[in-house]
Amino acid sequence: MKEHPLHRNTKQRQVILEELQKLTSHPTAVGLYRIVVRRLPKISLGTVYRNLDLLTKTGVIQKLEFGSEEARFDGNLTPHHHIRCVKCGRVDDVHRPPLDLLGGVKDDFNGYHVLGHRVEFFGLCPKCKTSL
Amino acid sequence: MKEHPLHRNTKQRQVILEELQKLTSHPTAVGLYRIVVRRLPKISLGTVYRNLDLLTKTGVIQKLEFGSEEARFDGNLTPHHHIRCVKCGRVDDVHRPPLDLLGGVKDDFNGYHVLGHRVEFFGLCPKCKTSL
DNA sequence: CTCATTGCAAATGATTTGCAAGAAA
DNA sequence: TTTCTTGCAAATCATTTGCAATGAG
Repeated sequence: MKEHPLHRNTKQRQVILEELQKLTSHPTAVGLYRIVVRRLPKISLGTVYRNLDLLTKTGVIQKLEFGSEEARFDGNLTPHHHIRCVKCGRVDDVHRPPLDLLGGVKDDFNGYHVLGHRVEFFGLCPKCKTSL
Repeated sequence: MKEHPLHRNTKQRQVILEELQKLTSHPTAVGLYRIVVRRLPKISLGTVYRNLDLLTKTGVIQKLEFGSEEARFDGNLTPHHHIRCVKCGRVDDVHRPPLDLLGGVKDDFNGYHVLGHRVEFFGLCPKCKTSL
């Protein structure tokens, strides 16, 4: 757990982070809420959203966004790519070394100051590819 | 313009496609609506959304989605990457040969049947990188 | 004629926010 | 205490949808 002087260490925050880090699936805010509410029956969905947002901004977790789908969260900060099932929305880690596409061209690219890039794969997950 | 037996060639559809293909900026639905409404004062935003959706599904244009930002549309179907300004949201084409990251591994990747991948760059556009 | 399409307005749905009560430090 | 957080509910906001009227083929 991180200790930021301005952020208080609440039970809700602890449990949210703890449960997220326990998972390898990449839950949506609602999905994580459903898990956390088992330990903290009074917690609200708004609190989950607020904490996921704060944890993302402080760099403790990462937010995964795929087009217009619901955002998903990942407690693993190690650089890695993701693959998303176009049928059920499931997201998995890709077990391959992440690619560095910026070979050399770090600073000026199309007149832009390049800050980074993202690679995402999509396809049919093990379950969905059979049940067609 | 495509002619699908089930799709009618309306003035609205024509103008929407025509104006989109004229642009190299990648407008949002509202942005394109503002342009189209100059030629068709009675058109509704809903019609723009419906046509952009239909044109995307029939493969005439492509929809670009960046995280939770508004979707943007591109009349250019040639495979290419995009770079997005994290400050103003502007999106530009990347003038470099698109990458094929799936070298060999086409069919089974993490147990998934891989359908494709997306690469997106982000940074500060020419205007925003100076005005900091 | 038929039925895809439109304009309009209301509905969605994920995410955000205002506010008063509650709890870290 | 101080002020960050929470729970709750209402508000956002891009996008979607229902419906009766319109128009393409």
